[in-house]
Amino acid sequence: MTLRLTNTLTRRVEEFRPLEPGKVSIYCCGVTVYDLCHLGHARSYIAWDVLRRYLIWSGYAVTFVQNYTDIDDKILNRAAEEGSSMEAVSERNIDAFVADMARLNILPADRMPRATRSLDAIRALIGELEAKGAAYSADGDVYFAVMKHAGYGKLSGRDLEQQQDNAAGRVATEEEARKQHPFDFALWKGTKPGEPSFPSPWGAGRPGWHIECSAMVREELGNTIDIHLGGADLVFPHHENEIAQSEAATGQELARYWLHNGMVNVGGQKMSKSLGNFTTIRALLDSGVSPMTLRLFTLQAHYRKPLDFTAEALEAAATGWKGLNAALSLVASASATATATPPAQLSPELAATRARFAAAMDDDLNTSAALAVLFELAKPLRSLANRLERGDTAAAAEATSPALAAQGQLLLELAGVLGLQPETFDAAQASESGPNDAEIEAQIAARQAAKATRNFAEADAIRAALQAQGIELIDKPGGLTEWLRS
RNA sequence: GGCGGCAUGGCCAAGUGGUAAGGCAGAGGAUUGCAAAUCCUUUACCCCCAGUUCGAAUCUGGGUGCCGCCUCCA
Repeated sequence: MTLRLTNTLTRRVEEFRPLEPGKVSIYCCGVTVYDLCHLGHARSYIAWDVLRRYLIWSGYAVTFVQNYTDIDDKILNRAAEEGSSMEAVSERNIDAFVADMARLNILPADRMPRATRSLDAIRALIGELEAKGAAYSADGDVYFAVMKHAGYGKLSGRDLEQQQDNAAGRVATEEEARKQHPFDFALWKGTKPGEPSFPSPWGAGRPGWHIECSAMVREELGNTIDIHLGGADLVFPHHENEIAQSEAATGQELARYWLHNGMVNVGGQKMSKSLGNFTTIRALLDSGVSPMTLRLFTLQAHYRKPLDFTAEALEAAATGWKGLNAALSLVASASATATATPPAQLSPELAATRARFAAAMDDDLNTSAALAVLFELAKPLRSLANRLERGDTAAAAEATSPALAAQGQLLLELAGVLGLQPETFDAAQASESGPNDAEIEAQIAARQAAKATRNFAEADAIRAALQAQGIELIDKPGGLTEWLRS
């Protein structure tokens, strides 16, 4: 089996064949750094992280480039609001982006170009387009002429004649007057008072959004790349325009495969900054939702489908992750202490399981089916982990079984392909608020004393009080009580 | 108005012709002072209508509902 991916360009599921055997070049549209990232971004970048990890696991050498759009109206507006500068807003949000992605265990891109550092490439590209007659300047702006480019609309399947001009009602009329065609878009915007600007042959100004990506793709990866990634909301106009610009300039295909992820919805509506219905990644993680829970939550659905964000679904993912994590943690700790060495070769059963995982992933990244394989592998390990905790001697013997060790190692490996890794509770972070360990232990001792005298009312009251502070008690056989912050 | 997509059990969600994965919740059981946690067992004819077929959630036609995009957007 080979990897098959849904290509927006052809609207079909196609076998993936890289330009160069064994190598994959990927460009992923990054964020405009005017604010913190929300769950929509998390979903998108988790999906692409999984694609990347799977390609690497499959043996490809992957070059992954993701940009930052660090000059844009929204960044300037934000800077004006807070009385700072474009650079300050951008830097702060780039730092936040890096931190958020790291928490979600998303591999950093190999290179992360920024629009403001790619101006030479941008100006060069605009110059080429102008020389070829694909662009024209008007009052300090430079526009791309969509009617001059045959094939405009091929990605989004649009016929310009049938589109409602300005259907969203967001176009500034003064800009409209300078365009030859309503769908022409700015490559270069003439400077405005009080805004940062950069010199160019067309006068001082700044680049348009679409040209940034075309220029950065070419500068970082060349004229034609294997895979171009982005959210479904970027298909039109952003990616359509990117294709038009790049292909008009080079005469070569920009990207062979275009992949788009579905939106995260809230109450049936797309989560977006402009609608204000968003939850930021850090707000969610800081509220106690674990990064792996969020990963599991997004990977349970297919990447192309819309994903409805609800508290209930997230809670289900959290419980699901708890079980998977129990198995993974057991394997991780067992590997650390090396109680059993897995056989060098996989058993036929495990090899088949591994093949089913790969088949699921090959099928347009069917992570939902791949997760089912993980849960299946985890089941006996979860069971073992629990029996070990209960002091089951038979379980201790089983734990040293090479066959089980092999199963554990396979689980760890496949979970890693999905970016899922064992998660341990961060006691240091949580103890910043609430009772400290000694206080908790004292309460537990008091409860033990109450139980010893069969004063269950008192014992339950202590348990409830701790529960209210987020401390969960787990009674073990033999009168032992463990606790954890939940 | 145009383009694209979706509709599977209480919730989330796989499954593209051969008799419904998985997760969560629920139910029963084990365990427990009672719980929690954990373990075991268990729960669906797939939006509607018509058609193709020996056989359809899966293909065709029609209908209904919902979502995304049509120059802010992952």
